[in-house]
Amino acid sequence: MQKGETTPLYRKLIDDLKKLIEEGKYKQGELLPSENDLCKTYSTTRPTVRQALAELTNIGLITRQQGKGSIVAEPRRGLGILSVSGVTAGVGDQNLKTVILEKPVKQNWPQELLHQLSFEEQAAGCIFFTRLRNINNVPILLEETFLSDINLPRFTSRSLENRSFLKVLNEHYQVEVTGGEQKIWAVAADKNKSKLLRLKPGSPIVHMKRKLKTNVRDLNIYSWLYCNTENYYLDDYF
Amino acid sequence: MQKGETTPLYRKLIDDLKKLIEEGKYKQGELLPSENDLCKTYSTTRPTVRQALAELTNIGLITRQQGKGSIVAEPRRGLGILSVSGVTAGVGDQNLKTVILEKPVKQNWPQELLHQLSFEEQAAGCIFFTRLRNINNVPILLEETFLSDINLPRFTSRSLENRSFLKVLNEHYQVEVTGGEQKIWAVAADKNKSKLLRLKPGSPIVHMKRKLKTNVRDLNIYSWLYCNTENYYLDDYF
DNA sequence: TACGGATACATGTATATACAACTTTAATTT
DNA sequence: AAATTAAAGTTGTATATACATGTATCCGTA
Repeated sequence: MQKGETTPLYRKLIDDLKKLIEEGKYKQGELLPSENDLCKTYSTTRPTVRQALAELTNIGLITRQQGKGSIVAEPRRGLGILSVSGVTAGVGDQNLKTVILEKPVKQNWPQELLHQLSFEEQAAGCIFFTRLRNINNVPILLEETFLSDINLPRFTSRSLENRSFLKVLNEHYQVEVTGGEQKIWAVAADKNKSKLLRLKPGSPIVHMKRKLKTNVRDLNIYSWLYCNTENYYLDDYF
Repeated sequence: MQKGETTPLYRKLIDDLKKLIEEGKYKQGELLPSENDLCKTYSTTRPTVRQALAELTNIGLITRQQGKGSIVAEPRRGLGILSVSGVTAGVGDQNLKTVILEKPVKQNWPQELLHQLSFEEQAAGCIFFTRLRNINNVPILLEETFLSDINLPRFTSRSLENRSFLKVLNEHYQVEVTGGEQKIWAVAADKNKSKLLRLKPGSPIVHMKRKLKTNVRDLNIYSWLYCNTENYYLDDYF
């Protein structure tokens, strides 16, 4: 973890406050300690404290208001994480099940990615897997995922069942999504897709090709999605 | 324009540099003047200059490298700006035309926004307008936009024809999009939409409801989109 | 009781400065 | 000529301070 011997003070402040917010010590709508309080606690000065608070503002954890203070913002889902929501009611974890149709394997890159691969990505090869998300035992979202095999030891043997793939990447490999790009169509379901998603052939489904960029060089996540949106919709934060 | 009499110096620096980059004075990959140079030019000190450069880094206009300088980043489309691209070829500006179907007017908020409005948003009232984007004179994207009427003097009388709505907001009111949320469906085109988009009734179209958050308190942009994706797709960066 | 103003406290903007760490270039040595 | 070293220039981190501006509170006065 130690990259340059020491971590800057403002970095420590960020990490501490982040942790306290995520742990619920400071809840949504509440105020963080004032800049001057933090100065005393950390034996530092306002510019340093402000550098930390500015960063927390940037990542959306707090908002700031002159004369009032630093307000904990509403919790936000991770960048570019797609979720499926019900049109009428929310979708809880209990009735959501993810099934791996094809386990992660090394294979060649597909042709129709619609994105230009870097040399390093091509050289590293491609990990591929397919998942199907079910809500109340009804298949809703078919997802084909491709990513470059860079700095991901033993990835193909990890279990993605019942775990968020992006969470695994983050916890085991410190990978974070920093941005992305997606292309969206509406298409009529073909025979294969309509069977998998239990729809009448010709039903409108959402098709997406997305590229998620990460903090790791040349590690991008490409995925092709097909979603039955008759009773649910795709939900997307950025 | 003048909200509090004076604009801060660091703000002026941001605007100046932004303009120079967008005008091509500083091109992609090139270095901006060093912090010390900027200090001399603007008769100020490094913390102030750094505040401006930090902002430019945040909005992705530059990257910074210790020991080297501020590097102009590759041009990126604005956050949350939807563009429409051809499946086979790119869509240039020349064959893209935006038509205002309904000019901006004050009206009541609609019911089915799918987002909870803040008290201030409700109180301020709603500006509404409808646009239709055409590519090669074929209507592709129908867009209904709602936003709260907060600090936007004379907005309803501004022309949005042939101009990016978000660009107008940015240039005249210093509004920047900081994040957002979108819900996506595929639906079959009803009679009205199929007529507007020149499709056979029942054709699959993409329907989105999006919320764009801005740097201005309680100013959010809500829009409902309907897109013909037979020959084009929606392109989205985050 | 209700209003108005003083006050305390919060963040916003800005100056001035110092040293650390990294990059590039130039000078020196081998 | 090549490798090493030194120097200059750049951004990164941090301290110390001052005043401006927005918010909330309390208290005295009408």
